[in-house]
Amino acid sequence: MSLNEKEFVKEVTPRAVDFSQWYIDLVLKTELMDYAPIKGCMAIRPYGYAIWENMQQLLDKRIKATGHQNAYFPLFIPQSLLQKEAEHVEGFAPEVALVTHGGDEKLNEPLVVRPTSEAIICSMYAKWVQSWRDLPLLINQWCNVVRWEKTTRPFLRTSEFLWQEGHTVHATEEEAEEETLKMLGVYKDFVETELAVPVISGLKTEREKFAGALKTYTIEALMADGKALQAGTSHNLGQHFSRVFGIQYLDTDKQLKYAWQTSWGVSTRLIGAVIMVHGDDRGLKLPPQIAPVQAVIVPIITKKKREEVFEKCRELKTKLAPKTRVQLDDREGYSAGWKFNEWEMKGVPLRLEVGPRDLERGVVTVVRRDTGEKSTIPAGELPQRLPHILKEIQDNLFRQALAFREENTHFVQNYAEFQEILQEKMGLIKAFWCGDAACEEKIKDETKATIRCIPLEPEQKEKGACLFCGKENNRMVYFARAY
RNA sequence: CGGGGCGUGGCGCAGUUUGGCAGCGCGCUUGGUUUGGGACCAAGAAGUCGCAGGUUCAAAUCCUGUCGCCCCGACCA
Repeated sequence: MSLNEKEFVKEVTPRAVDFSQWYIDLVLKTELMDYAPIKGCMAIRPYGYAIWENMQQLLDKRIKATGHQNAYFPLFIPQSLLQKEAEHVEGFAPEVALVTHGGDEKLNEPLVVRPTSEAIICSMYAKWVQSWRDLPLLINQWCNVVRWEKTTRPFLRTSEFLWQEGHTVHATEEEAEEETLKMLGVYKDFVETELAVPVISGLKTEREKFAGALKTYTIEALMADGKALQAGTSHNLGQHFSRVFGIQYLDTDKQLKYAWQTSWGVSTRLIGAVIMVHGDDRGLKLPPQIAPVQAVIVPIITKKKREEVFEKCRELKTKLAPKTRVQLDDREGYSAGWKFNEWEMKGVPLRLEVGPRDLERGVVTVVRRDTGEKSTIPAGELPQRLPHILKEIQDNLFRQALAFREENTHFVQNYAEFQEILQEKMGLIKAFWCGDAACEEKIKDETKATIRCIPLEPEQKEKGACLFCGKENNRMVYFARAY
């Protein structure tokens, strides 16, 4: 970065100096969020919430297209319900918020604020599922959940967060497994297509899986600082919950059977992923698909051409609005240069400059946030060309992120090399693992790296020696330090 | 849960050592000149110095207590 570039962003710590501070500066300065007066809680400001709304819309479409319906379940869960599934209790007990009073009166039984809704939803499903004809039951809810976290970071881990959680019930184990993988596929497609974030799909180890699940599948993304982020999970719950909540159906063979279940979710954490994958020292870079503002029009006003320029800008906005989320920055009292920096920091994919010189030539100056490339386009062609340029930006962001991930993915065959990479550049590390939880645990203790997933489609088919104990096996996994 | 840091106009800070008119920069308001990469001039508004108690003629400053938030680590979407 040149000194000249440095001047543009005075308020944000450079990424290379302190990635963590860069991230915090950015989310505050771009008004994605602000700290609220409750530990670990944040207000999501309009600009941040608009990103979430765009994500919601795009994912909701996919969830509905795969046959699911939205519903809503209570925020409160009777403590005894949460405690029914043993593993589940153990997993969430340390981080539940408890309501003990209603008004002045002490409650007979404390209520937990949902950390996830398996318990409350299963208690309802037990009433709704009677017959094989009731299956599959495919429901999703968009809601907030609360987990009393000790360490919090905006979007990545907050005490309260927004998400969707799908909860489905099936007649057979095969069907539940199929659903689990189908939704993982939906997440992968959504995150890669709309957020331009490449992910690796895989299975979590026993140690890393969801409390109460039979199996947990995950999509894992690599952040620009070399740490991995779990971007979404899909769980095959088996019959763990149906047995304790009594979700049974009468099958065609007249037998009463316990149902098979799945649950899956992604959260506002994805906003954090977008920031950490695409952002740079000048600020956010938002993928056009989810950018609240896809193109901002900045008028270059001069005393003589004032009205003419404004008029042209308004006209341009009207023409672009049907196909593009476009905003006209007609604030006076801010110089054009100030606006350039402001909108770049906010990650708007395209800036359209309209000034006296552009008017004379009948063009608009177009500047891409992803490449910084500046070009002029005849004003009349812009409505047709803009969607294509946005598509190019979207694709380019994905390509860049994928290239970065590939550059930062290393295959290692011995532990020394593994440690060296973690020390020097982090990133994803592919290695063989014998499957023993003890090896996994020791690697974690010694290096802070965890097994992110056992990939669904391993590229290495042959056998290798376990990174830690050297035992021959054919299980290639991804390791990384993670958020 | 451990370690560190911070609470003073909206934001960032100075002032606390050695008690004595609550200040600076940015932002904000109004008016004017400007506007092709963070413009300038002028006039303004805005603070119970986190909270409680104590010492003192006098407390942002000293003493005691307390609350909150942030960052970094161990555990988790």
